[in-house]
Amino acid sequence: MKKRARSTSRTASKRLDIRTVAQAAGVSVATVSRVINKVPSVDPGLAKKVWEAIQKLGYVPNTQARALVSGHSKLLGVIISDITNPFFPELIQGFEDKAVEVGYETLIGSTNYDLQRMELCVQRMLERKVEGVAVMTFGIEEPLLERLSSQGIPMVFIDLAPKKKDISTIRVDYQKGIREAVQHLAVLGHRRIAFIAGPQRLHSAVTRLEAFRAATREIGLKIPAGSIFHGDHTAEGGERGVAHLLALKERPTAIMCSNDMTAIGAMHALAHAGLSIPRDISLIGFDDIRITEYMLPPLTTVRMSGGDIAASAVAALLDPSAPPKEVETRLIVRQSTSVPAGTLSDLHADASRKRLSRKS
Amino acid sequence: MKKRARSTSRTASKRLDIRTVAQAAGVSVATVSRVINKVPSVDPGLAKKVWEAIQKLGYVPNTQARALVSGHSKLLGVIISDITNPFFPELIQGFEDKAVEVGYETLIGSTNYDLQRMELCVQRMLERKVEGVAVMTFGIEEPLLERLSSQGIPMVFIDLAPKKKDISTIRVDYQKGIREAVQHLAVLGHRRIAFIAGPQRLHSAVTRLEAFRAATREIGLKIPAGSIFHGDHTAEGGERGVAHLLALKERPTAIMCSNDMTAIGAMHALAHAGLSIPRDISLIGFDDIRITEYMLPPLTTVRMSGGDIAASAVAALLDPSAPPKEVETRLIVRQSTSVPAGTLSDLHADASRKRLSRKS
DNA sequence: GTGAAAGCGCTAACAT
DNA sequence: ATGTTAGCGCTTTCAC
Repeated sequence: MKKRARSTSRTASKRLDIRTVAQAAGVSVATVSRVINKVPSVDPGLAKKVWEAIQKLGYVPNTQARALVSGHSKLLGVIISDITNPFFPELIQGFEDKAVEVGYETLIGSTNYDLQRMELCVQRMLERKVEGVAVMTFGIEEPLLERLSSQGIPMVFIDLAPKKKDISTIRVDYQKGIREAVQHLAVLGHRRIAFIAGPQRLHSAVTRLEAFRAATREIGLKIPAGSIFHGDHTAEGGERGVAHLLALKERPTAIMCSNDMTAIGAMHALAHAGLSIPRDISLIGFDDIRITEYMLPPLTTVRMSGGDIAASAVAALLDPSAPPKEVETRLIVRQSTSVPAGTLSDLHADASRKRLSRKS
Repeated sequence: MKKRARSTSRTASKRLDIRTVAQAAGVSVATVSRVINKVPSVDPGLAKKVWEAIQKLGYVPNTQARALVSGHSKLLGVIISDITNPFFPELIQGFEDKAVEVGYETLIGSTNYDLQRMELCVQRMLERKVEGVAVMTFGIEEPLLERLSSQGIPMVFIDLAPKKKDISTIRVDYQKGIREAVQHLAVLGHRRIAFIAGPQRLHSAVTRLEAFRAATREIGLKIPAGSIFHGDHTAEGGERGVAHLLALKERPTAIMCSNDMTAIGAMHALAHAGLSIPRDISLIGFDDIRITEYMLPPLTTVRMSGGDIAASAVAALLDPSAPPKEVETRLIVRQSTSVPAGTLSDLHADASRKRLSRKS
């Protein structure tokens, strides 16, 4: 016997839905719905009564029901590869802040670089009827991507742009920050600059490397093949990169890294090799994650704001036709860079740096 | 004109719902539903046909509709204070992994220590009809808490246990790890051990401080009032703590911190003061967030597994009656601790430590 | 074992 | 401006 005594409304008590409110306020459910959705045509007096009833009863509208009938889930998905990479939390926070601001909820899926988990993620997003997905990871496998795009769900990627409709791309101007970094090193006197890159399958990593190549070429610096090491955007990769670079006949005097985690691994390896930063070797990271400020020495790095990217992503998802804003990057100079060892001005520079850092 | 020509099913094409599948498989919607939900009583032959139809059409069940009728949203909420504290991502990842494993989705709300945002969080969770909320932040204001608990939504807290039904608590055995840390320092010869605590309103911070007091008392160590500094679980707090402690007449030879971010701030401040860790002063953190391993020197810390906590939280939410498992903590010795400066064995220990770290 | 049909709580025509 | 009512896509009795 399912038929609840909806008509015999005298016994109303247990369920707290829009009807209960309507009854308490002495109006119809339609009016309550209008009040909740702030439809302007409702009489202010009635609206007030409705709000009071809502307040008194502690009524909360059921999102599931609203979504079902309206067709809007008010849900946005983000797919990332590895939440423990400190760049992602900052991105997620930005995304979530922005999403909440425009009345959306965020569904997070982390793939952990696992294809099967990615598949599960896509399935979950589909089932929840997300209204858009930000793919902040490399290599979403085409067939999966297809599933989303065939439903006409807007998507946004970083850098990489599978050219389909409903798919937009957030362009990041890597060139600017990386150019600043290279020129910063060049001005200090560095000529042998190495680069520890990210995974080659990751588009954004490839682009960073290209930006580095372009920036060095621009100022006439030759980068021998051995000076480019392919890491994987983890600290371990940075350690391996340093091991490789230190074994070179011509050791670099400065190392740039494709992301901060790599640079942190590199710092670690350099310290273990008995090398001091920046006296013996200069180091620059990329991302400007929070922690870099607290490394010893504080890391000079290229800032790419996770918040900016997130805001662009949300905007792109909500209005896929709008031209996406380009995200800027810029150099943040801290204390992991200085003149190369053996430079004339070395003694002086080093001494003044020390004075500086002992201050505070 | 809303009335879609559902009866004139010849024109079926656009909408892809359970009816489409039923029709394609030549069964009723009820059967499709049963197949999807793996009700055992369905004929295997029919089930196969249904799965094929699902596959062929690319059908994805609508979670909203299922939730609406079944009353189960399959949604779990987590409320945290600050996602940029590296401890939380690890916790969230654990939570999410566990939740997905049991077929749930995770809704994340970060309050950023802001009451208004907390309010919004609670409202969102209520609207989405979450089936449980893990509150991983201090001081959820009572009235808000009330809103959740009055709906009979299970909640789980860390440490702090507002004694109500439907509310469970994850007990963390802070004592064990902190005791190990204190004894580790004592064995090395430290007698003046300071503590940089967390915010006093945060129950877990208070408990950590108490554990420290108990552990020192146990071995007969007197901790003067000035040796306890109240920070705020941020790096900035750690810096302030060090500034305070270094100004003491009797400087501590070792500092323990209420969390790793505090310890990282402390390292920073100590370096700026020209003090070397662990030669001049030993340092111990708490949490064992990923990055500690890569600090210079790698930080000795007390591990509290975010994954364990998350798993316990999910379990507690799904079965609030089950007795929650206690989460263990334990000391991870790295290289930020050694004998106090001036100790007889100092020279030797220091030298051997250096040899060690130059290895690799 | 399978199908028919009644709603889950809400929004949006449509009618008034 | 407000009320009436038909579904949104699904699960779940109930009858067969």
